[in-house]
Amino acid sequence: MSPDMTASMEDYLESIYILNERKKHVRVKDMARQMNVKPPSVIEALKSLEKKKFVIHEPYGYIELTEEGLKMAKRIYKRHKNLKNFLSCVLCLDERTAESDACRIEHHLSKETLERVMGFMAFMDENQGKNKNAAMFRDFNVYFKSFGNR
Amino acid sequence: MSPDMTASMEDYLESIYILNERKKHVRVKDMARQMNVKPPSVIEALKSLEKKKFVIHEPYGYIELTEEGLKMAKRIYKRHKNLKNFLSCVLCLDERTAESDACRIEHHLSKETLERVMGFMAFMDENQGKNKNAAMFRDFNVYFKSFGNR
DNA sequence: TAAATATATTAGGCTTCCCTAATTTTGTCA
DNA sequence: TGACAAAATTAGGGAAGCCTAATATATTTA
Repeated sequence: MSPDMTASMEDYLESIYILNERKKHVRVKDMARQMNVKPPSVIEALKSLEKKKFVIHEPYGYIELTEEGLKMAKRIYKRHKNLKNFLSCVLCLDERTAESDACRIEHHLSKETLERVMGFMAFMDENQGKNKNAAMFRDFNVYFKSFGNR
Repeated sequence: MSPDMTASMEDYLESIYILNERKKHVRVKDMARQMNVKPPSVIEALKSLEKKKFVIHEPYGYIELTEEGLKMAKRIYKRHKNLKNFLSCVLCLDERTAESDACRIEHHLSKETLERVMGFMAFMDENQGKNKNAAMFRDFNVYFKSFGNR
């Protein structure tokens, strides 16, 4: 994504974005809970994100995304969503598994592959209404179910 | 996989296995080249793998897998291969991209998802001969190509 | 408003995984 | 076989990410 954004920093950034959707203000405590880390780890991450100009955070205050940070976070979030949908759609995974797996691999896919995933989802959308490919997915589903889905 | 196998250690183990297929003897130098790291990193990894009883390596000697190590390496390798095939098959990725992406995400997928990937590949194998689903994949391919494949 | 509680921050430490530079061992060949 | 080259190893260090314990600030409440 950005040259010097690590997987971990992407996660922290995404977490701010997601929390912002739900609550008016984002706090260290919230991020810590969501990311499953302790507050000092959040502080450390925030410092790094501030240095990169993605986040504004005055000591003891709320956490905000800069314009750049928001743009980046949206891209990361979209990527995440697409990946999750792809997994749950193609592999018939339940929501929870698709979610957590998407979370772990989203940072590690090439631009190329991500484009294909997006393309695949677009393809699915375009063709779902027309009921094309329905037979194939029915077959997949039956097959998956047969060896222990859910 | 194994509780205390990191992604990195899995890669080192896999690399020994792959090199063993090609050459009679595996050396530090070979691993370093293949893994794109410097020799001291290999040495360090080998020590860790020895402690886990996956590798036997007497100083300045060749590198060998234990029985356990071989079992583990085979599992890792199979997982890798399946993932690679899945990516290249479903997303119509070229070999190189499928290979390197598989490499990066193989450590991060849940048991559940890996089972599905394996299942998907089995499904494909079973149905390829019967020429089921052919229309769907043709469609995918056309679609992918249309927005800039290769 | 003062004490108690909650939250945030700092300090310092640990592990993993990589590195460079220096040293040791092994292998080669004149 | 002795010198040189190649390979392996050790020593030591750095970045990333996490942690706990201690401290500072903010918020709540009696």
